[in-house]
Amino acid sequence: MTREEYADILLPDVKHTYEEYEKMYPERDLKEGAIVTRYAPSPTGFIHIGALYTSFIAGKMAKQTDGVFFLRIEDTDQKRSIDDGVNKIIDDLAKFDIKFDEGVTKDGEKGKYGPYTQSERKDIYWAFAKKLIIEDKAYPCFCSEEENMKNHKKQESLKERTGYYGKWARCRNLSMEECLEKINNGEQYIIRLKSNGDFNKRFTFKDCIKGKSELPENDEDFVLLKSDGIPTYHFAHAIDDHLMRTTHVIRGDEWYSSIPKHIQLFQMLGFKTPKYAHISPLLKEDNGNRRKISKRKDPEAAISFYHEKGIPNKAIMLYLATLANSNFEMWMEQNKDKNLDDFTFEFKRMSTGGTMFDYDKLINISKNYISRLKASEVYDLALEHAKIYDKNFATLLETNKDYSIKIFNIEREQKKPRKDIAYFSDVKNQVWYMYEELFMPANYNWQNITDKNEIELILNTYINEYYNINDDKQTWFDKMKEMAEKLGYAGNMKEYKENPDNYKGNIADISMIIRVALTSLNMTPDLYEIMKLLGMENIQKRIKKALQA
RNA sequence: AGCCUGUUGGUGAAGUGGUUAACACGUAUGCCUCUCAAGCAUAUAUACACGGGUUCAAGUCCCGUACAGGCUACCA
Repeated sequence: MTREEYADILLPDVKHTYEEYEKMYPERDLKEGAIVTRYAPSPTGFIHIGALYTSFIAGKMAKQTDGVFFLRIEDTDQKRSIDDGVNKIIDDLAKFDIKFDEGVTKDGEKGKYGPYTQSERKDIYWAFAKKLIIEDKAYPCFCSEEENMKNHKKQESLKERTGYYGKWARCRNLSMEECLEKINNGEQYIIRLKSNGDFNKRFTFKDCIKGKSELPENDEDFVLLKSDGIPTYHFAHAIDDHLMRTTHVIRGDEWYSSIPKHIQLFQMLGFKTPKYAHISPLLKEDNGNRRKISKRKDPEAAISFYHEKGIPNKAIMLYLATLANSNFEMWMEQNKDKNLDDFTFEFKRMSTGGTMFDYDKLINISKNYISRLKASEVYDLALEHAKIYDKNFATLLETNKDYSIKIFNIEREQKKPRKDIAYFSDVKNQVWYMYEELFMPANYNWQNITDKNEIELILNTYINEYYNINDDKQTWFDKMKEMAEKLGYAGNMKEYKENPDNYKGNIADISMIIRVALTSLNMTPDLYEIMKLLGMENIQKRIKKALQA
């Protein structure tokens, strides 16, 4: 029996040969330096912050080199897949402006290198598995999981490396005849690589991010095809990224230790190896230690966490960009009118160890980002957030659209804008008092002035003799000063500080009385603006209420 | 247990053999016609894990130690 016939028995009904598949997917015609890469998730429907980070970098690298970024679905583990997982991934990434040139889309596939879903590529994997079997580079293995476990324990007790390799690879040297007999007896089998590596030999590997290192050769006869005929990640990776003509494999750091396996596989298959870029994991501080952000333990691992908090997606991207290349932050500072697309990322500037995910820093970036938005944009985002998380507030925003935009415009749209909104779940806390429906008079525990008669005097004098809603800001302030002086308070803070004993108090105390009466808060944005927006009627109403208390 | 990677002020992070080790976040104080947010100014930190070596010169190169992280599946 020839090896070809033998391979046919092991892997029957393969429609095309590997040569035919090679011809089906020609080299891409792209300009020099163009990066072809992919994002290849399992359709679990859950986007981890780390996955967002990785896909962001991959997409960016492809885009900035005029390359190709495609979406491949790795659904070889059916247990984990969920129904609408693919659409969810596509939708979630689109919110972060991560779009694909090619691959799986919401309505079918796009591109000439498909199918892009691994469960539809079985024939391709088998064609290449046959090639390896024919060349005696792969073999069927009949070991059960129990046997492998026993082996594993035995290796541990002997303090040897665990795994299916060398003398521990029991099926490796079975003859064709022995194998055929087992198959005829109905024994289940998997296909393993017949490794030609030597663990004691080392080779030099250069990662685009981590740089050069010496790695031991792989000597494990790892699994290529599982008993259900579906490939493992390793095998699918080699076949897919070769045929899809991927130039750079950009993926999470957890794959780094599989590099010896992957390099070996590419070589044994006769493929040119792609370049690799392993992205270091996102870490968080946990009891003084750093560890990878875990989707089980850490709520901030889920994208939905930020959505709920109301951190704009753009701000998250900006933060991920500074994590990717820390010089991005400085560049952004110097190029305020430019955006993410104008910045060129470099692999070699990416962190080689872990990357600390600093929530405070993210908040800071978010705060700065929001401060640069126009009032109407803030309104839109605040409304979008409220619609999901605070329906009453959303209604309030919608019924008072123009008014709300004016509120958001206080000290905004200027060179040094106000920076008090860091995330949208906090917006209501910042502006509630501007709405009659939410306004509540405060408990009147003034800070410096406690005498009730004095408070009445100040409020009455101000509203009856001094305030005019049509005054411009300077006049408004001059009048406030004038009144302060008339009532025995310092109108000028410097003078007050020099001789505090000459006065009952100062202009700050006076405006505080008015501020609290109108807003029931002792910290607010510019009072002049607030009063203008509130309008005469509301001002009078609120002062009346304050006087009654 | 094995293999791999990392360790720079309170935190993140520049720095690929050569003054005084960037910058950002944080903190503190002061200034800005009212309180905040900010902005500006100043300050702040015992910062190159430890021990050897190479060199005229080491955060940077080499070796060892400690600590931390990642990976070691018929998961991806």
